[in-house]
Amino acid sequence: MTPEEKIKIELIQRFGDAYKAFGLSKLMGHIIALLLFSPEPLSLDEITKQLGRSKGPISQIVRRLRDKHLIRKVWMPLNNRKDFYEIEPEVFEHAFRNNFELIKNNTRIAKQLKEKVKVTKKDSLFPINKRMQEMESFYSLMEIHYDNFLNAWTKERKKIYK
Amino acid sequence: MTPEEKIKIELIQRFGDAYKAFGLSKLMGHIIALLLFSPEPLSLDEITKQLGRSKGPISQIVRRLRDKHLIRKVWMPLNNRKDFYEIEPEVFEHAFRNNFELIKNNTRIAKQLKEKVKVTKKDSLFPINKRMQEMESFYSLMEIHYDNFLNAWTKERKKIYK
DNA sequence: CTTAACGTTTGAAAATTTTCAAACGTTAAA
DNA sequence: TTTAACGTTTGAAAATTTTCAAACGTTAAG
Repeated sequence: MTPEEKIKIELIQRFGDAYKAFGLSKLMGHIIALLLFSPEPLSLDEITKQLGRSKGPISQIVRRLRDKHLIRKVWMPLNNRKDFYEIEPEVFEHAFRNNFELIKNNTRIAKQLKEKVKVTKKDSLFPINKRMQEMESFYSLMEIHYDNFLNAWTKERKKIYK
Repeated sequence: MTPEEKIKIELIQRFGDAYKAFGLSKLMGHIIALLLFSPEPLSLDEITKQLGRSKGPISQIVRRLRDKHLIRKVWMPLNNRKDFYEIEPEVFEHAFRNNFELIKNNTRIAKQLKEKVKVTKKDSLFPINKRMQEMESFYSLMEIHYDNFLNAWTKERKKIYK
């Protein structure tokens, strides 16, 4: 096995595990890793072959990755028939934004539950009201810092790819 | 159904879905929601009864929640035989810290892969090296902002629970 | 117009995860 | 010392998710 292949295999494995740890499909991580590694766009067939899976799952996961803006279709004038894919230039940022949506949902839960507690006007619900208050504060503050990070990253990225 | 019960049911459902969205067990979310709602600590039996599950899974998930520092055991002098549990006072922070660990792992992956690419000294691996560089910058910067958030939250929390 | 190369969809099979009931060991109460 | 109330472990069943092969519709090439 060449050093290149060794690196590729390891990248695929690590990304598979990382994606699983985040509650996503292992195969998602594998495809992302493969496309990150590959300097040129890959066709569905190529992905299928390199990962040793059949077309079904690859087709489905690729669509989900596209929905999440982690990969994108590339126009290949030479091979017109096939769909080619590459990593979205800002993969990491998009992955982060996907996670951000989950955080925002937590804020939403807290706000909604707090409101529902409020309209019941039951003193017995005071403890949970307090908790939802805390939860809302927590995730709202988190949203601010997430935004800060995205802004800081935009600047940092410009420096890297100046 | 009383308004209290309605709120409780909704809280349990929403937390179940949210936990699942984060790639965790739905039952975890249910237990967290139940304990968030309950003003007093609950015994394993009580949790079992209220969630309509058998003892097995509850016992296992409760241990995992304890490992993650999301709930804790309470000493109940009255009922010595049973184990009682309550929400960890800083649940949200601990949940965040658990997620933080995953982020740190991403930084680690980038650093390690970058190093492995470096020692091969292959020019063909330049593109992936560049990517791993970007990945490391991204997650390192993210760690800084995560720390910022935790510091800010500590202050904010003091204001709330002054 | 016909053929063949595609990607997608689909129903069943395989793998994984969740759940349960029962068995078990431990410990407080009797 | 015996009994019974616990929480944990375990093997099997149930549910869910992943995977595959085949069928399908679409479209470019011949």
